[in-house]
Amino acid sequence: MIDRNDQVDARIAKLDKLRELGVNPYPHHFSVSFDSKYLIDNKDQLLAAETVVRWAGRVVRYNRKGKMCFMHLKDRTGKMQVVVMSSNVPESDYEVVKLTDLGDWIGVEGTCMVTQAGEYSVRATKFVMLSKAVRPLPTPKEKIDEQGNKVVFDEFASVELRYRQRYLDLTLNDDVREVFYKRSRIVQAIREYLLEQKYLEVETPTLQPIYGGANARPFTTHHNAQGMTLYLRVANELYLKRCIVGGLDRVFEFTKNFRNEGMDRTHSPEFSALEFYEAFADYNDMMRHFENIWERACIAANGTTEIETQGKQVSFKAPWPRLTVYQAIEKFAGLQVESMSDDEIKSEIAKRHIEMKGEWLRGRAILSIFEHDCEPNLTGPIFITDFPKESTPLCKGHRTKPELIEQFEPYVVGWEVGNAYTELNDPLLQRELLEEQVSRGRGGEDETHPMDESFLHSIECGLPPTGGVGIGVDRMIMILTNQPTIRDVQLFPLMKPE
RNA sequence: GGGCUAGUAGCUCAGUGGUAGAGCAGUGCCCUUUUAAGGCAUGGGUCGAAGGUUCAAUCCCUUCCUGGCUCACCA
Repeated sequence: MIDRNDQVDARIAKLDKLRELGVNPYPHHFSVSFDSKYLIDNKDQLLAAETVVRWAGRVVRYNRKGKMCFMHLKDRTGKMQVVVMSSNVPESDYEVVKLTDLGDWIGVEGTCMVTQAGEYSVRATKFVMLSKAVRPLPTPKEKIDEQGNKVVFDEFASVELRYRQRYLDLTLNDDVREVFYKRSRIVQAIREYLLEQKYLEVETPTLQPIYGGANARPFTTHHNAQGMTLYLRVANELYLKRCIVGGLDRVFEFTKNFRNEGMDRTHSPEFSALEFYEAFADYNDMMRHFENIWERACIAANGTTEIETQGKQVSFKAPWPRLTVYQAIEKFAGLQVESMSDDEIKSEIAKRHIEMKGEWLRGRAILSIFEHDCEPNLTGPIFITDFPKESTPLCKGHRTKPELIEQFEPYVVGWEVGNAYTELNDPLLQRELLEEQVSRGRGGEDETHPMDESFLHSIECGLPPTGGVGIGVDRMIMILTNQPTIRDVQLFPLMKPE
């Protein structure tokens, strides 16, 4: 049953009146010749030629003055005023004008004009109800003050309502809709770059019998027909590597990943990721792709590589600086960990009150010092390279330092925004490392992984030398659009039912 | 999970131990150049839910629900 109130009743009454007048309040189609951006960009020409235009949008301002009515319609590209004079439209159309409310979708036909107050408008000769809204929209209003600043009155601002009723947020808050336009352009820029680089776009399973590729707790679900437990993807890494084994030597995929963990400003249970893998490449090649992608994405969204975001001034001009983990620790913590004894490192850990879970491993201790002393200082953009081998079992050993691996993590505004390796392709070592991880539970962490025999089988069949990259797309969008929370870059963030 | 904080009209908010107010929106009338929609009039609320204290609760207390900020957890 529709949730009624006096305003809904009033609109439903208008709906009935429209039908009594023989007007279909929900017609099937309306031909639009121009959008508002075109109308505005071609103002002089349209005025001079008195071109007949057909245009449609949603009523966001309505001011009827007796036998004349001013309204603003908003379409995807902007908004513009429509002027309807009862003397210029059929009498029946003006009856429709009188039954129009904020939020209705309207189509008009007419020519362009400038009002006495100087506002460029469409003067309607036909006025068509395209969809009658029976629920009132919030009614923010705005004006430009003497300083030229936009002042908004009664803004639609409730965070909860904005997320739950994103359709209203998008309708009423232009800055919100701009975020999603930019999001689309960013994704497009990434895709274009990878396609230019001869990458193949592929799709891999979301429902997986065994999850893997990241240390994360999965969502579990059930396939009734097969009586089978399935997991929602936490990462697509293992499938993309299978693609490389199969000779699809440059692949990428945008995916939704699902991780059954806490939510906060930068974590959502459902988030977008991009991974790409390139045969015969190493992590140095992948760093170049990474910085190129960010540079292009930033330009696509902002028209420049220099932006202010998360309270910091950041340049995404490639190339980005590189710093090894050892160098970073020396720079920010003043420690030469490489030449320190285990006991010395233990004492530094204790000094910092860092708690180490599970079995003591030198590499994990060094990682902890890095996270504690360095991460917050990495305004970036910067690549941190050459991690201790305990960091991950999927990365290839460093070509000169046996205790390290060829991993890099890019940092921007102190956030880790990706992860990349020269991929481990020695199948026997891969098996050993995965078995070690499974048996050890990674030093007491919860997220032990089941052994993925099928993945190991594929590596055994021959993975060429490969570079791989994972990018957290939502965090990337947050940074490139300067949004404070991950929910501000997801159209419909998860909310508990009301 | 911890701390802090919020929920009052369609929206944004004010408010009080004696069952509630404003602006916009709505309704009615007037208005052919408005622009925060100009004039006059006017309807609208189980004050998030349930319990408790009290003569009396929207207000005080408890619990719950739904949010926000923050810490912790989490690549």
